[in-house]
Amino acid sequence: MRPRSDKADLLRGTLDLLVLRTLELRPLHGVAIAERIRQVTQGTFVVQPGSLFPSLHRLEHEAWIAGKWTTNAEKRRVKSYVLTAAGRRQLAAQRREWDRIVTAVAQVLETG
Amino acid sequence: MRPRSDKADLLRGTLDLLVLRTLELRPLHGVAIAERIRQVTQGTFVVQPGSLFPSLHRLEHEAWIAGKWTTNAEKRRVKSYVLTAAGRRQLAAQRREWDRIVTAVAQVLETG
DNA sequence: TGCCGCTGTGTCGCAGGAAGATATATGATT
DNA sequence: AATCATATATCTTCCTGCGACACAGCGGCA
Repeated sequence: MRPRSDKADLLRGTLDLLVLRTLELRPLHGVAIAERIRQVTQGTFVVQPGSLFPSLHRLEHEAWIAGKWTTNAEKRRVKSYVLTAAGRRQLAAQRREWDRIVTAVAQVLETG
Repeated sequence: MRPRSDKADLLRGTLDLLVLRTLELRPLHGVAIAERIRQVTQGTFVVQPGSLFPSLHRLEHEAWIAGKWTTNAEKRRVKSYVLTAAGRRQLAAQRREWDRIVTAVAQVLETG
């Protein structure tokens, strides 16, 4: 039993979409991506390390993002990711898919 | 590679919501529930037997729905399900949760 | 110099659920 | 009876998010 909290588990399959979209705005390193998602969703989505890094590796393996070791402002070693051209196309596809799903669920929820 | 089709895989966790909502309108047996979801979503969601029956058993085990063996118009033996009072509360909760998720994803997708 | 502590990355095992394949029962049809 | 269609059920596989943990690198500080 997980301690009570208002945080929702991510839906299976939405994380990659969120990561791609976050990187569309600007390159970021792993932890910063999770941090931005947490902030933008006002804490609704908290991406755990055990979800974040496998997702990044998946996306990099598909060549939708590209990672490069750099150093951040505090001179710490970080792996910075950028969205690739293929990633941009994938993001567009996943956006469309998400819209389709939301529409379909709404049809079930609202059709009286 | 799946043959090209306009059907979307269900997101993990949304099926129970769809089933509860479908039974809110009126009692139905298993296959009829899947059929209605397919129709209402215009084929976007096609609930497979391997998803449908485990979901029904889950929901019945939680006492959110109640099943009863009956016969349909063609005198075939079918298991008809009705939404319970607890199921109604659960449906309301899952609706709220779905709204939270849709809102959060929208925040990520639209925050520039 | 050596010990912390913090941050960022990585990995392992587990849990849960959707899907496909398959099985079984039963009534209808021929 | 043999076949076909419908409805339910189950089994296995696959995927993916999560918690726990490990570990590396760097700064601070006694």
